[in-house]
Amino acid sequence: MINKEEFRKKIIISAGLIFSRYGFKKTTMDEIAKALKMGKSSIYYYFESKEDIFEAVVLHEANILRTELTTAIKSVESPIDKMKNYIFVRMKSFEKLSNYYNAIFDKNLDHYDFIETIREKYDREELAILRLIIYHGQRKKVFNVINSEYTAMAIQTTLKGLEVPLFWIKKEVNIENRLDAILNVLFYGIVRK
Amino acid sequence: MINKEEFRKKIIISAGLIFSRYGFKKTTMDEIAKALKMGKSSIYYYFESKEDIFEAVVLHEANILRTELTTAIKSVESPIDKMKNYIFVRMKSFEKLSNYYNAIFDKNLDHYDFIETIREKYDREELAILRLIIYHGQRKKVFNVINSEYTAMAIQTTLKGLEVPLFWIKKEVNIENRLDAILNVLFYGIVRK
DNA sequence: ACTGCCTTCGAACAAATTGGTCGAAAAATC
DNA sequence: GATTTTTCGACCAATTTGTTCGAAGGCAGT
Repeated sequence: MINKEEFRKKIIISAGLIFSRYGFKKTTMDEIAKALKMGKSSIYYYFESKEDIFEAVVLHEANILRTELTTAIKSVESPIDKMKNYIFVRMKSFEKLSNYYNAIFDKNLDHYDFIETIREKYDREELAILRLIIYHGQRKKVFNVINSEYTAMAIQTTLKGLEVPLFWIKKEVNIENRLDAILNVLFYGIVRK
Repeated sequence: MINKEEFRKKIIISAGLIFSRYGFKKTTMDEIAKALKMGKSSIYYYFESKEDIFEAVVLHEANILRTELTTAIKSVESPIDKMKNYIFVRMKSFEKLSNYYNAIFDKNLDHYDFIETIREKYDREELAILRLIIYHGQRKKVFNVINSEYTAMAIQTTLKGLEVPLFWIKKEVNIENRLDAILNVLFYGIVRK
């Protein structure tokens, strides 16, 4: 009644909830299996390894985020609003992603090469989107940047820099205020006056 | 420059952060030690065991909660407001406590007897506070209950019942709305009309 | 320099946990 | 009822984990 591919997705979503809560290392195959009410070994019929599941989960999350970003960008016209929306959606996903990437950032935990690989792939995609927004802003003569490639990288670096401490600071500080602060800093050097 | 007792408190607070995030089982002595920049074995100079630390952490949290509850109750006069404040503060601590008690409620994880013991002690304390609020309400002729002991237990059961699913439902539902719903249900049988 | 005390540490270990395998049973499909 | 798809429990090797222990560092007083 439900094919293999659909069941894989079911696993991805279920495992995603656990990974997002505990990170890669602290999530066990047993937990993933029990959450799906299956035996541990049954999971291996659908995925080769724990890393395999994790990769699928992250790619799935990246897809969702990409869709959210795309619609958020398309929903407005002005380059400033596009950039604003982009950063906003991206920031909202920080917390979630931070949990996934837990294994990387938390110095207490081990370092996993394969996670870095996934991340690099994701970063390159993000860079492409940022570049497009900047191109658009240049054409509309709203942005004033010398090298759009480096500018995109600079923005990405800023966002990534926020990502890590964001994981640790108090959650009471609301996202709108943080967003304003970031936009102010970021736009001061970008927007043509 | 810093005595033993103070350092114990330092450990309690630091370990508390980790326990509250990962629960008892998923928290390792190594993590606690590294967070304090010490060797794992050094911790054993201050505490006998991991369970020992956990107990200290929970008791510390319970103390904080007790203080919060007491001031919240004292800050208002009417029994209804007292009960309202009590439930409000208690609910806000649910999430935190749920994480600690993770090991109990999460069916995927094992069952720890010693946590139950700590919990029972805490529950008895809570019951006493509830009883006092009810007495006060009766004296002021605001509450209309037959047996204050059993009523306190009934309220406690309601709160505890909420605790578990609260851990799982979406966090977007805001606490004020939930509070209203609970108060409506709870007060319907208690408040004299 | 010596003594005694408080504190930290690394090495070591037994027990438990973990990701993963395999063959057989069970369920579904033909 | 034969064949394919899916699930499962038993099992394993490797790693992790809580805990112990003796040595040693640091420090105060003598």
